[in-house]
Amino acid sequence: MDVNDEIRASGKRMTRTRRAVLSVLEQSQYPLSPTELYAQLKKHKVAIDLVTVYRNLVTLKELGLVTQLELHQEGQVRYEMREGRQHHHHIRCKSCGRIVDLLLCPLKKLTAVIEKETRFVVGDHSLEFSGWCPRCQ
Amino acid sequence: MDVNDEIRASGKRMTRTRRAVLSVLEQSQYPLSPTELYAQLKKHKVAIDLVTVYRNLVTLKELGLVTQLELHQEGQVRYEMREGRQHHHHIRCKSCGRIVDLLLCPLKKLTAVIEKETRFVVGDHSLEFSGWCPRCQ
DNA sequence: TCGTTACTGCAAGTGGATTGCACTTACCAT
DNA sequence: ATGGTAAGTGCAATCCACTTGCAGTAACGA
Ligand SMILES: [Mn+2]
Ligand SMILES: [Mn+2]
Ligand SMILES: [Zn+2]
Ligand SMILES: [Zn+2]
Repeated sequence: MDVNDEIRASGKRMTRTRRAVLSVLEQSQYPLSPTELYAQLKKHKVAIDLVTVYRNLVTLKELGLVTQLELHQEGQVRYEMREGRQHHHHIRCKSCGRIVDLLLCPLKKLTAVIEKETRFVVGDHSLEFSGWCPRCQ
Repeated sequence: MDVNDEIRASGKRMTRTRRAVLSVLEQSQYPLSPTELYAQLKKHKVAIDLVTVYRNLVTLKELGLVTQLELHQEGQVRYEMREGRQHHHHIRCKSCGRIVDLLLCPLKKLTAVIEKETRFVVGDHSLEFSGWCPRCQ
């Protein structure tokens, strides 16, 4: 079941703008903020409103097709396609803002410890590193 | 050197409002958002502007007297006193919003691995768990 | 006590994100 | 293929956390 089918199967529709949003996300090498995505769409001459970008991102997130990252140092949110890639985290350069995947999650084992210690039922976690990338050192 | 001295030593002044902000933070069992802190101050009949709360928090953070948490799921920031307590992380209840300390950091060992893999120089990290607390399960 | 300058309050401004509503369009049933 | 319905869109307004400008206030060292 590809992205198109996923959308249709949920009762959503595949529209001109939704296709364009997905296309930009699929081609991006790094997670995009709504504003960046909007700028990309303008560059590709796609007539779309920023609100529509936001609403599509919400929908795609609800469908589990994109992941929302909260790189809160930035005061904005970013999205990346979920397809294929597994759960992972990111590191962000404090100087140039570059964001790189960390293909690991060291926290799976920790959940049991936390649940025992706090009596919470652990759901999600967010983890983000920041530092200086090779170019900016 | 206590909090008062730290402030004075840096050329800052110990004002009525700053004392009040510190007092509320010191008595809180959990990290406070600027708005919550402001509400607490009102309850204690402290005449203060929300802007002054914000500015004091910035100052106290710069002095290293408070730690700013970025529990980004909330869309707001929280502060807690730093005094004594060491680096740690938090878990937040998705239902009632309660925030609890996790007295551990599993990431120190990981820094070397990440630096080797990404060639970044790692600075900070932020880590936050969410789930359901005992009462909300 | 006085003068410097950190600090405060009030008002306005920013920027990311959300909401209301009328209009449009995808797409399923006929 | 067509038409009806409900999802989706654009535009404007709004929200909300947070910041900035500035004139007036007050901390505190000389
Ligand atoms: Mn990624
Ligand atoms: Mn804490
Ligand atoms: Zn993880
Ligand atoms: Zn840590």
